[in-house]
Amino acid sequence: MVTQQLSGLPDEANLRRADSLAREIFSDVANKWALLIIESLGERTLRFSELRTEVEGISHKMLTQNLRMLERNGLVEREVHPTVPPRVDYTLTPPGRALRETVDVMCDWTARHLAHIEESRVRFAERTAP
Amino acid sequence: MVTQQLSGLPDEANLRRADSLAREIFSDVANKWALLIIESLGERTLRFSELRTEVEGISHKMLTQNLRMLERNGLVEREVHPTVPPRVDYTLTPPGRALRETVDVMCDWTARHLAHIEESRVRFAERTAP
DNA sequence: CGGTATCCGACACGATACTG
DNA sequence: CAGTATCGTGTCGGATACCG
Repeated sequence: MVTQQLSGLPDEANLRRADSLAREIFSDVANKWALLIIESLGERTLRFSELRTEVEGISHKMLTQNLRMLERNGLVEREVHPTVPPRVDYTLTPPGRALRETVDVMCDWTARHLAHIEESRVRFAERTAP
Repeated sequence: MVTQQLSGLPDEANLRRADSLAREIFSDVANKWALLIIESLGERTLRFSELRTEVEGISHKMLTQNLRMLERNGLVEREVHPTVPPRVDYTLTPPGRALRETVDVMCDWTARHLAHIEESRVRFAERTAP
């Protein structure tokens, strides 16, 4: 992964640190649930329970876990309303929205190549288990 | 996930099928190793062993597993040279290269927001465990 | 060299139950 | 309603060994 050094002299230790950080972030972000959450949120503000139904198939636990991770990385903002019953809103931050655009591109890619991929799978199956 | 129906009347069963397929593909593709492999391949043709060292940290097993998956979905082409010792070349197909461009965008995103994220993490840590 | 198979530990994930 | 904790299991993923 290419991480440009922007500040001062590109000290080698700094480069290595930035790279391992990049890898870490990439691992956080490049996972199914995180991307689906980001995509579901979009420009909207959703509560926990809304996200729960929006991102279908996700469990209570995975949702909280991923939301924490996204909050930690500054991609979503978590707003707690001290009401009863409690209400917690989630919104993408600017960096989160920027990431979302790349996820959108990935979704477009999926839609555009759906047919080709399905076909490839059939040919692969024929090729391997005739 | 939005999957447009392109052929004929958008029969509801077809829509559901396309959507579940899209989810499946998305799950295949939205994972750390797959994306790192695609990114490493780029425009080049690499042998198995070259990929092994290029995608650092990946195990023999994960590499074969993911390469099979990518081949099955028609994203990489696998070319076996019947020599001894054997030699197997991997190259991105056109759809694979298209996907790679979106991965590039994601890498750019990572590089661009590195500092902001690192900072977010510190603030998160202070906020939660003071 | 590249691929497959086997074993085994780690942990991802779901289900459940309990708090504020 | 949102979050945390606990427990059980299935899957992931590494290490190793063996074939073509």
